Amino acid sequence: MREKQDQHQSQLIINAAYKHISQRGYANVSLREIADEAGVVLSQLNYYYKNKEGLLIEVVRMTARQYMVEIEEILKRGTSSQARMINLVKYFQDMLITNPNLFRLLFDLTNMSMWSSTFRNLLNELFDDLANLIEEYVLTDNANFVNISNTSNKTLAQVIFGSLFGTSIQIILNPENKDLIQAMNIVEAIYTTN
Amino acid sequence: MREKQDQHQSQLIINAAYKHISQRGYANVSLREIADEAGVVLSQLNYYYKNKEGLLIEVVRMTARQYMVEIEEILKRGTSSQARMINLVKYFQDMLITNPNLFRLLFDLTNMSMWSSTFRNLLNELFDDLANLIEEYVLTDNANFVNISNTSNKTLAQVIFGSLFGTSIQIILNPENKDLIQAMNIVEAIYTTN
DNA sequence: TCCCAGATAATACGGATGTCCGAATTAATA
DNA sequence: TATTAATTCGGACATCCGTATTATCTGGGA
Repeated sequence: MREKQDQHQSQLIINAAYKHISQRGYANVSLREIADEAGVVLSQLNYYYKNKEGLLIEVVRMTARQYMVEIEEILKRGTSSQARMINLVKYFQDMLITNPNLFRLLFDLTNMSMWSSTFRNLLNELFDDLANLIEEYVLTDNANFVNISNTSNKTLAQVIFGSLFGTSIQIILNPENKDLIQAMNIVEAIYTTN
Repeated sequence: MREKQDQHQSQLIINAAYKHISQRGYANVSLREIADEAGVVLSQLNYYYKNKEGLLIEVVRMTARQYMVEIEEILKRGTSSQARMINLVKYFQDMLITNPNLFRLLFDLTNMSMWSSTFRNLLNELFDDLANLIEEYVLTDNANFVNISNTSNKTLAQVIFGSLFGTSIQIILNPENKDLIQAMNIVEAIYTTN
């Protein structure tokens, strides 16, 4: 009886929402557009997710879950902390090219977090998880990393992530700048002693 | 005859716009609120700046002009490239505490640049100017900085700026994390050989 | 003094948007 | 099969917002 591959409307909505939001930004997408894309009636969005806000939250949650395990798998493949750091940077570089929309969504959420405490809490969870991964898999061997004025590993992980994050934004904003993608390697080399 | 300190309405509007936009975000501020804050009638905003977009552009232009000279002065005070790098990081750290709204405006503009080419062009000018400053004042002595796989100075400057940028976002989103502000020093130490 | 351009003011328009509600339909349960 | 709950649907509501239009005022030059 179901129309599209037996997928539930709730899932169709999420997929459509991700597609449009990550492509054109949360503020620039209307619920009607998402509903149309999903092949669903407008009121169903409220039925399943109550709010536009609630819809985005669910989109982010699902997306985060998916990529967090992917990142962890990538990290696990490295045999040394240094190798894992290299893997991480490579993953960023790949994703920047093959899946820029994922970054757009992340940046969009980050921006909204400045004005909304709801989104800020959501993002902080996400950032924490990411920093924890870096701390756990990359900063295991302290001797291999810069250590300045007794900065904790968690804080160091945040700076590493921040460096990748800030560079990524510039790349998204200027995709033709291939040099910059290459230059992300610097971040990797910087935080490891060789 | 003028009401407030003989200031022109056009300037009152800019000031009010900066205040509200940097505090609550461009998308969350209506022209009516800006007009009220400025003590001016709504239609005056269109009279002077035509668009909401045009208003933001002017706000950004004025703000950028102001702080760009400030940054250049800060940089000039350093006697070595390393000292200038330290000054730059210190400036970021100070501003993050005393003037977070400035960063909010910058991040907001950055986000909108993902969806609007008008804003993207504006921001690219700004980023270029910043990176040029770093290149000119900080990366003068190549021997003092990491040099990996023949990365150009301009690109290196972009990565440095990106690192500061990405770390700043986390601080804005989490101001009580004093450790992270401190840890920005890492960026400075990282890019200089000591 | 008259006139006109620039500045200020008041209001209206058109459209888009998120949200809500009641009815119709389908599925589940007993 | 009868009853109830869950889902789907269609439409409307209320509000807000950016923009445009028109009128009023002000001041300075001919």
